[in-house]
Amino acid sequence: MSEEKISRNFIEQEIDKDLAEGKYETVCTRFPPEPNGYLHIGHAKSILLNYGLAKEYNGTFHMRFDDTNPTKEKTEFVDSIKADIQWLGADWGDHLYFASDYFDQMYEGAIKLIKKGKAYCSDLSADQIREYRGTLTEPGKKDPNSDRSIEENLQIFEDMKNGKYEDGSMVLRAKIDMTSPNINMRDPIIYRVAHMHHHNTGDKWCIYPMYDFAHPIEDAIEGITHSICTLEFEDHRPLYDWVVRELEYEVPPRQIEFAKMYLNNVVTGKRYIKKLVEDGIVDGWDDPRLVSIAGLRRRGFTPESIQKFVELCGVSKSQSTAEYAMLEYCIREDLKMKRPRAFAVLHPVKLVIDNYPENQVEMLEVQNNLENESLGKREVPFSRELYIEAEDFMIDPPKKYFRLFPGNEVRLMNAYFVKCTGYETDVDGNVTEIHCTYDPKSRGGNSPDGRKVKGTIHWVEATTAKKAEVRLYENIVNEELGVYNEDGSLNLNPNSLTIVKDALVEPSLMDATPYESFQFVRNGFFTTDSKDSKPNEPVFNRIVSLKSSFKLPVNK
RNA sequence: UGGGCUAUCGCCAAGCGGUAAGGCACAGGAUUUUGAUUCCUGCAUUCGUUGGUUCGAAUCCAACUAGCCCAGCCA
Repeated sequence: MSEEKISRNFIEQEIDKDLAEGKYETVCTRFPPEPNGYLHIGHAKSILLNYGLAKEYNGTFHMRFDDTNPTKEKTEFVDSIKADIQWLGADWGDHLYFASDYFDQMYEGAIKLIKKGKAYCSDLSADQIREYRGTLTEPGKKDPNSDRSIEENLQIFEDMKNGKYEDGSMVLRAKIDMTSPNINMRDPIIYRVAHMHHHNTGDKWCIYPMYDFAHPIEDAIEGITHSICTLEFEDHRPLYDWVVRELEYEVPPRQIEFAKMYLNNVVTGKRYIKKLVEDGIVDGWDDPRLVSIAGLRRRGFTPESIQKFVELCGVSKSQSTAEYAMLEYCIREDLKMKRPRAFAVLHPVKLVIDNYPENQVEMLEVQNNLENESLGKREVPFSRELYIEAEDFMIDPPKKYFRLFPGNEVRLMNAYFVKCTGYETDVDGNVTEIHCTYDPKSRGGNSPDGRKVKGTIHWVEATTAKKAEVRLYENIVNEELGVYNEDGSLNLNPNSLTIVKDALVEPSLMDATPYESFQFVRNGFFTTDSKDSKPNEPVFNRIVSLKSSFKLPVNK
């Protein structure tokens, strides 16, 4: 898929070092989402990074659901996350895990800490805990519970487990340093009481471990070597290392952080996407205007295009915002030589070839220009009456307009040369019909006398064309407007979805495929918008590409 | 105001003491049966700022500046 890599990213450099120093013998990575929502483009980076690293080093990639907080998690999300990751091409093989499967071991770990005098039970209220924790600039105060005896702590913790405490009435805290400048080290809570049904363990537990305690254990149990996460966990690394050390794991996993990636011109971030969905602004998690994996899939992005995008963006520790144009480039790049083309006319205007025999329909061979020869050609009907794109005809054209205008000759792509002889308009002056004559000798699109023509336009045959709905998606918001206002309201781009209902497409396309509608990517590439779209979809031929590449002179 | 991290072209991003890779975007030009594609060409005398060390600094040191993250019994 990719060319040779010029340089190694900083994570690869770290791994190289670890391997060279003999710190690890193999590489094992993981993607550990909490099943509390759908995946988006940001997750794709993490998934592909972790998976790619494991593959590159001949190691192992684990899929693990970090389900340590039953209040937020749902099985529905487990299934969608698995589907999205598979679609992206990250293969976890047999390595599918749930953090909740390790609850017993985590419980044992907690007891070990208590026995080492490194953890204690506290009955401080949430408010008190916050108060005792201090602030960013002031150190915290010692928790009065921290001097409890080991025996007593053991007893209380067991009672916690056995349901003798109400939610919020007791927690287990690690005994580290209440005065640490790193707030995460100020005796972090590692177990809380929550009488709640868990999607995986049911009602077995009423105490659940916190992320900071659970995650290093999960990694260590699975033999993860490099636990790759995003930058906001950098401050948690000392705690991660503390847990691994105190629990005395033989091969301690190592946490490495990288910068999350943002995309301009779109709503990124799980909670914002969630809000759009919940507010009913979009028609679900898979709305093509979203950058959720499901949305991107519906918009026509391929796994390959997303892989390419992630690869192009690279990995670093500096906060970055990629341009949406880069994503578009990736999908164009992936589609252009792989997918069959089809003619489609967005804004149809009738073109009548006056000297073409009436009632005749011939089949023309059309080139797809693809790498794969077997997809290289298709047959398209042609007759006396066609539809062409409204913008491909001008009554009074500006200079350098190469398409159809009175007296001008153009090529109907893969068909014939036609010369415009006249046109009809309605009372408002709108063009309703264009007349032309064709050169029968130019069949296929070449004139035997060698004369050239500057413009080539696409078309569909009038009687066989199928009506299609074309959706032109804009991204939901643009950068200037901002994602949300300060009061929480949303600046919605009113043009975020334009539906063209009377678009016409060549018959083969609609016959062969179950699409509901089509959408413009850029530079003439259309993809499908269908909930059950398949990966091997045709792509439309140029339709609106001229808009973006031919700019009309200002004064004309 | 405490701690952690980051700073190289409009956007990503290499670079790790020897004199600024690459991609996206953009702008020219050539080819063209999609004004697409392809193909050339151009696009940072300069690396947040200011000093210092050095024959030599984006790379080392110091001080500043700016941005991001942290005070959930979320992850």
